[in-house]
Amino acid sequence: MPDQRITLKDIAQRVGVSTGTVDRVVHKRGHVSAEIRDRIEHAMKEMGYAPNLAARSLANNNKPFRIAVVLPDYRQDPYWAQPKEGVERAAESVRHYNVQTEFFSFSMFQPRDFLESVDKALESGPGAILAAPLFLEEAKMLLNGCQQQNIPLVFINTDIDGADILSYIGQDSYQSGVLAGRLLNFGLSDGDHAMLVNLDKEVSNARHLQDKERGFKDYFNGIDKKSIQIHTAVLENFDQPAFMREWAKKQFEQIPRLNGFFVTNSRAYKLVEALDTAVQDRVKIVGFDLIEPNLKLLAQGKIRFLINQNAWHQGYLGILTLVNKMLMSKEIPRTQYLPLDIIVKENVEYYLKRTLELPMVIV
Amino acid sequence: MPDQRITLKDIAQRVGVSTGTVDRVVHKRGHVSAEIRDRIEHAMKEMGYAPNLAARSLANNNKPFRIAVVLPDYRQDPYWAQPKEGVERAAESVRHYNVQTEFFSFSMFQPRDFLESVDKALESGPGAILAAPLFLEEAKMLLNGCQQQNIPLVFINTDIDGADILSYIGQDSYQSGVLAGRLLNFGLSDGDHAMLVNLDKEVSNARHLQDKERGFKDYFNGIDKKSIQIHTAVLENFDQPAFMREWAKKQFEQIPRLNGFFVTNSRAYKLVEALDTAVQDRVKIVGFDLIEPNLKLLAQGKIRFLINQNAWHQGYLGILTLVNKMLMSKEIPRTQYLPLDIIVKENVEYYLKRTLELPMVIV
DNA sequence: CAATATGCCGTGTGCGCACACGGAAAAATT
DNA sequence: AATTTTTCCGTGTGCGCACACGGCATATTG
Repeated sequence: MPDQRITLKDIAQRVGVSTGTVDRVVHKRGHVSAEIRDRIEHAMKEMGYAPNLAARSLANNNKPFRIAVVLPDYRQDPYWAQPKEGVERAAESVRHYNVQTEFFSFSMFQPRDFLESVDKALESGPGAILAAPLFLEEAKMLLNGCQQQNIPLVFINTDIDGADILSYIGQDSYQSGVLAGRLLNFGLSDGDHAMLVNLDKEVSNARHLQDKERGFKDYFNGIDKKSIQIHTAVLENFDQPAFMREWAKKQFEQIPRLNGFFVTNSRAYKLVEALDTAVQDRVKIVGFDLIEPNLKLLAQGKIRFLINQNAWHQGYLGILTLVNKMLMSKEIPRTQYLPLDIIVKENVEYYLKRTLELPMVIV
Repeated sequence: MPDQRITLKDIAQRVGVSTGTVDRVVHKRGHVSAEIRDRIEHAMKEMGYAPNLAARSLANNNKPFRIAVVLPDYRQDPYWAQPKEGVERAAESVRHYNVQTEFFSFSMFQPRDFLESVDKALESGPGAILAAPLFLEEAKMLLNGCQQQNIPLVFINTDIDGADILSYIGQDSYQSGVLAGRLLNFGLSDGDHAMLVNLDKEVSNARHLQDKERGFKDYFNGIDKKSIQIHTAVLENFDQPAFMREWAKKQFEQIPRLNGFFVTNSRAYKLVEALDTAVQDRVKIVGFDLIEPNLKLLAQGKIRFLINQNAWHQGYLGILTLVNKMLMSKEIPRTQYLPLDIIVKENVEYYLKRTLELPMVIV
């Protein structure tokens, strides 16, 4: 690998113009004659010019790049602390590019609160917005606002079909359902029953759930060796322990061979809390996400598998994506799926550490 | 987050000296009186100074940073193509910092060839070395050479106890054995037999194998529900199909209930090739690494689990580690364990894609 | 034809840092 | 006491790029 590193000056000398002219071509600012423009573009290709991003950022960093981050309040649900931390870590990584982040949190069960945060975020005049559009209808306001002000927008966690955004970062919900099916199936025997449990309020964007459910059922339809019967439950009152215990009790009465649960979000621990100790050790539970209460139960064997939704990385990648686009002029894919990590007791440790000492390195 | 971005100048003004003096303190170049040094250090802490890495790299990049990469020849074993690609990707990422890489490959079964590559690498006068020290004795020559020339050294894949290197990047072999035990156990029934298969030449550093074997057996000793009997096989002639088939045939004759295999490296596909089609579908195989022949068998269900050793990331992180240390003056931990990814048919796709569009962005 | 407008291009400065150079003051030597 | 050495510190330049500014042509207008 020879020391290439072609600079603006090299191009300028080759073509016989000044660096300023080459710069105008690079940034498409016009005011360059067609002939010279062509010659410069040709020379850039031929010599393989690539801008020195360090120099570019240096020359640019008088003007800050402010990113508004619209996420649910993490005090309501530990899940949302993860993308927040990822955002903060990424922001620290790119601090020298004068990237600033401002959080606008909202109550995850109140669409109107989301709208308010969106308004505040838009009014703050940001250079870009990173958001988790939990509510479909309200998110359209966000989309419109960004389109009008020509602000790049990145979604994490939840995508909206056909939305004109820079990128969606998250997971393939359908496939995570399939995977959950596969994992649960390991522990079940022929004739067992399994239940998909949705612990969420109805206001939330139901798209996730539908996809996961479809994937989950498709998996069990696809296997022919065993016969597992699938049930579904939607519980909005997951925050009421008494109600939950009562509900659980009834399920086992009605379905004696109910041996497996798939909790479609990060609240698997709420389900465990609703079960008797003996039952906790017997039933097989597959859930999502490495949050504290889940981790404890995973270590105790009361949760068999956790699928890591990589919420931390969603936040991290979200910021990096915007930086790469706006400061580094990189092309960004419309959809960036994160891996579906399978977490068991034996490998959990390495996933937790990973977020501490992540790489870095620009571009 | 206010626009902090403390610069050398800020510190200098605060203390009442010039930027040159502050610079001397930052780089510990001496020639500064004790009193002023203290005041500067104090001011740096108080104001939270952090060097602007873009500017630093700009000011530095007249001198290239050359990294010698000593890895086995990937044409001998597809596994080694992965770290190579990771290295190349990372090198591309940090091209603007004038980082250059040079490969010195060696035959993975010939210690003398390794030594030759080490010599060539050292003679090339590199700024740092990244190596996979497959051979314990010969690696000591590398260690000595680096120590004498004061060249930072990073190991991937294989660690050497007590070696004075900058960092080891790889996996926890013991824990990967434990994990393999857990995964294999999913598919086995009480009374089944399982076999740990080592498909490698004896010259290789045996440390990996020992740790994996210990972890694997520890797992099965730790469970009390089932009784699974463990066997061990070491096969150096894994490249001779006839021999392998013969060997396999004999095993099933002697151990009728041999239903599970743990292949301790990336050559699980070699084992599958040695089995009859009917047997291929019946036995449970756990192996390592997302290389082409394994992936095909995973899709066909002939390999149940692959543990991803993250070979690609080992190369990638290796380069980044050296850049972070030498160009960014970052602290580097002595050991950097990568996650033990559990790969099944349903999530493999996302791990393959990940290497294409990895983040970026430095520090 | 003078005056003005417009298109096209070069020049200069600064971003934050590394480092070579040189100068002033203090210390050591003759 | 005059010199030499040593210690300590400030100054200046350049890394590659972005961009404001101004200058020189040519085109347009009255």
